[in-house]
Amino acid sequence: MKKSKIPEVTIMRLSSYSRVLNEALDRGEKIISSKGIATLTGVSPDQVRKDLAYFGEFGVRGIGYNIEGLKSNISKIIGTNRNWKVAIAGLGHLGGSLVSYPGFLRRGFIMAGIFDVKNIGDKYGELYVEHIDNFEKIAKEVGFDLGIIVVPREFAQSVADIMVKSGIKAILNFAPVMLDVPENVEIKNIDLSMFLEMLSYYMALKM
Amino acid sequence: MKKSKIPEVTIMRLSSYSRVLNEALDRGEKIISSKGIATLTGVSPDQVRKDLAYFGEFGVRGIGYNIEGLKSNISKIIGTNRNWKVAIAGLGHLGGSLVSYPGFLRRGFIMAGIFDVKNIGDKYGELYVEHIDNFEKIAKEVGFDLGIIVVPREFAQSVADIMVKSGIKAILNFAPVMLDVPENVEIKNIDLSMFLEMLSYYMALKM
DNA sequence: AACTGTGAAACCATTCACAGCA
DNA sequence: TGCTGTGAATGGTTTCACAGTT
Repeated sequence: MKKSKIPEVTIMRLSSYSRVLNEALDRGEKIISSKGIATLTGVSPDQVRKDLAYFGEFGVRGIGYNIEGLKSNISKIIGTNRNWKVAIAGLGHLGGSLVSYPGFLRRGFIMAGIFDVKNIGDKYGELYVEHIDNFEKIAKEVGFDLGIIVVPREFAQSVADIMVKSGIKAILNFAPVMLDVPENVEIKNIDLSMFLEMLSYYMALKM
Repeated sequence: MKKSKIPEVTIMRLSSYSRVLNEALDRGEKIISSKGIATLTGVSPDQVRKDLAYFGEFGVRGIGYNIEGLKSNISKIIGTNRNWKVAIAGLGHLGGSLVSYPGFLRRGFIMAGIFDVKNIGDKYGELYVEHIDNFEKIAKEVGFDLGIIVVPREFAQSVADIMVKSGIKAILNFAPVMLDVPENVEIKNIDLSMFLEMLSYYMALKM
């Protein structure tokens, strides 16, 4: 498993391979081919094999991949063989919905802290909304791995600063701003309207 | 404006350039350089110029770009110089939050229909939840441009079929499945847990 | 026969370097 | 001088083609 010559898209695809492997297991299947994975995820079989080849030889020539085995290998690679503790900041509509997003828990991401500047004490599942000013203190107790920022744009940077100061090593940012974080903190920005605008572009093309 | 030699990432970046141009306008600025756009969006100045060069010559050598003008050019390109009518299917946590996602309306995407199989008649803003079985009929009246699918995985394909049959030309799909739609329908899949897993990969690397 | 793993080729995107212009 | 626009160079990703294995 090499350092970092691996394309980011490969990691994203591994995540989706992992998802379809789970589904195949649920259907009671044992073996799957690169072609099988490919049709279920919408990529080419070559791509599937190349992606996996970055990390090792998981298949058997002439046969395919053992689903259980491949699944556990991919889990090890993308780090979902353990649980990660997630802290979320911002409990507006989107933030509130992410707290209980079933896909997160199912894949090992445990909501461990929810923060805002208002509605302190409100209950979401097992969790109570805490004031963002207590983030660092609570982080010390709980040990968050990963932060999700869903606050309005103008507060996003200061929330990021608090998260970084509290030792969080990766941030998923839904606020439409570039955040300034140290090199060693991974950050991934998601701007939902960007996706709609991409579709808009293709629609406009056809008119 | 050429046909389709343009990278998808370029379109995504145009969308974010557009966002920072609006912000600069709000701050009362008139002129911006590729370097200015670059620092605000986290790409290289060369990249900015290359992206814009796909579509025309919008700048003035030695000076930079007129913000107002560039903004309106980008709007034309990505189709946000008009409004698009959006239909959303699935009013679970995530779906419900998207109905009122401020970023959508701000950028010309108008929620025009919301559908589910339960809680019919519930009110979200100005809209009432309609049964998905009435989608085609309502689509005829309203004329949806774009569909958002936020239903559980197992129902996503049939919802997509309904949308396609009703003349929708682009779909944003949050369900973690590859949907089968005709060539001429644009589809963009977003699997939120994929983003977390990407971060998980980088965290796991460092341990 | 069916399928993986992998170099080599093809393709695509980004960065460089500089000419052209205000 | 400062900045855009762009061909050329570089770097990266995907596809091809086939050797290797069961």
